Amino acid sequence: MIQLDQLDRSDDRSPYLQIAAALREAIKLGRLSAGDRLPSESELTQHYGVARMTVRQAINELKTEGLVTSEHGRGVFVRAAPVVRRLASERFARQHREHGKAAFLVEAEKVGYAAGVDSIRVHESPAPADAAERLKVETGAPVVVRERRYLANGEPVEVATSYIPADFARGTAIVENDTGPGGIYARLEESGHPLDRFVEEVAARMPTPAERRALQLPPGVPVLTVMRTAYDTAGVAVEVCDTVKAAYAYVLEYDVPAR
Amino acid sequence: MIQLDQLDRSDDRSPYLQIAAALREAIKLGRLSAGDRLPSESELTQHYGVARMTVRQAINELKTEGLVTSEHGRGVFVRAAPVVRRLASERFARQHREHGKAAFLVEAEKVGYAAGVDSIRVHESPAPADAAERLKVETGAPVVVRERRYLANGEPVEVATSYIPADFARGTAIVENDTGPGGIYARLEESGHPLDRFVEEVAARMPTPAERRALQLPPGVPVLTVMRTAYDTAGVAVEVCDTVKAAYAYVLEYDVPAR
DNA sequence: TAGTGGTCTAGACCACAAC
DNA sequence: TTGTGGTCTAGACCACTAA
Repeated sequence: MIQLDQLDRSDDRSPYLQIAAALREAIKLGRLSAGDRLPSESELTQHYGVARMTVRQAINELKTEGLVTSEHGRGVFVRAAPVVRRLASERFARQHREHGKAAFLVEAEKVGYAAGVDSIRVHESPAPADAAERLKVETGAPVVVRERRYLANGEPVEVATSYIPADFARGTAIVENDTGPGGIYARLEESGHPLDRFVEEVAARMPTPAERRALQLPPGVPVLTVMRTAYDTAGVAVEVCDTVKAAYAYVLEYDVPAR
Repeated sequence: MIQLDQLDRSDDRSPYLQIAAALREAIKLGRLSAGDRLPSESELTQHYGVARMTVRQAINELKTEGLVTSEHGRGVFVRAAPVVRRLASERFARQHREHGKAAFLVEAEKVGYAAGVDSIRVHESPAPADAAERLKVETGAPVVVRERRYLANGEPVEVATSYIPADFARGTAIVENDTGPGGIYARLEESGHPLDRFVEEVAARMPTPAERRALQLPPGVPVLTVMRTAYDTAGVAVEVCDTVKAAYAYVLEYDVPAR
């Protein structure tokens, strides 16, 4: 077992915080590195002379910070430093669409990981309020809904739901499982909606239990949400895409003119 | 006490998850609304016929999701739905600088809250690696470091640290506590560095304990980080600003041209 | 002072993983 | 089978809040 100081009775922090700090320190100093197993709960209870619940509380702190992740029956492990993915603003450049590449694949190619998509569901249904507001249609107006999950190196990293007004989608490959080269945006441009700009609204929060499952997130790991609205050159909102990303896997990059 | 179902022995979820789900449901349905106190631990213990630790585990779930917040000696409360603040890309428009407004005040004015700044610390020191990389200077090169904390309606919502190469800052108000009208960017523009563009790198993670204190974050609440690099019209990086924002208080909005 | 949540103990049984 | 973490019990003492 790695070297850990004893509890300091004169320290005004409670034992569980001291234990958490000691383990955090060991990780930061590299005495425990990514993928390493922490000392087991019973080892820690013996070492510190405390009850098991006290040790568990300390470990829970580290889980909440996203530093470690526990695996039932195996142990508690230092979380791997994630390979972050930068999404430059150019990921939506028309040039890529013309070359038949969807945005997610453009990113994957640049950063060098195996990209995948699964759980594609396409259906027509009434627009939910948040999408309707951005599309400037009535809540409940018919929209084509496309749901899918993106994988990087086989791991789920993002779930996305697109809403396209039914008028713009009917009769195009947008209602098919496979939207063809260049994806939704290429089909919209072909059918009389050349794209002009996107507005992205970025926020972060803790995942819902359903999102935690879909993204296979350990507890205590936040998600980045991006609500993107696509406008054509006539200024009409033609698509809203609601994405939920595993925060550890993303850095979003934006260019802002100083004007 | 509000109406809550009993535990369902046939449910395959463990008791603490069932209790958490019941409380989450009560919040979602509005039987408990923002600011309301949850039933106390002892009430829940009696109602469900479980040990106190089981109830505490359920409440801990909700804290991790950011749904509730506990106050020692008072109770556990439904967290207020945050007043989100949208930061449009135009917040860095030169026009505002010319009118003497700093970016944070421009936002505040638009959304209508009382803005404030405190804990301003200004000093010159060696550039840390991440800032140096973006400023294209050697790690350890002299930079002026400005640290401050932003408040909205008296609550801390953001901590920011700016790094400006010492050559650009010396002899200007950038090294003063009060940078004057229009802030750092106005001073840079006056001293021969008209600004051209910013690059923002956005990510989310759990806060460090120090950040949790500075932003007065309850446990389980993530932060949004924005690393902004400012370039002048010559393409020179003139400032890097590292900000950590309480995630619940922000929605960042970006304009992305389709090109 | 009474009631609240924060921390802790010393056990127990269970499910899961690895040997 | 052994060791791991997951869940739970039935207590205890403490610090904080409000009446």
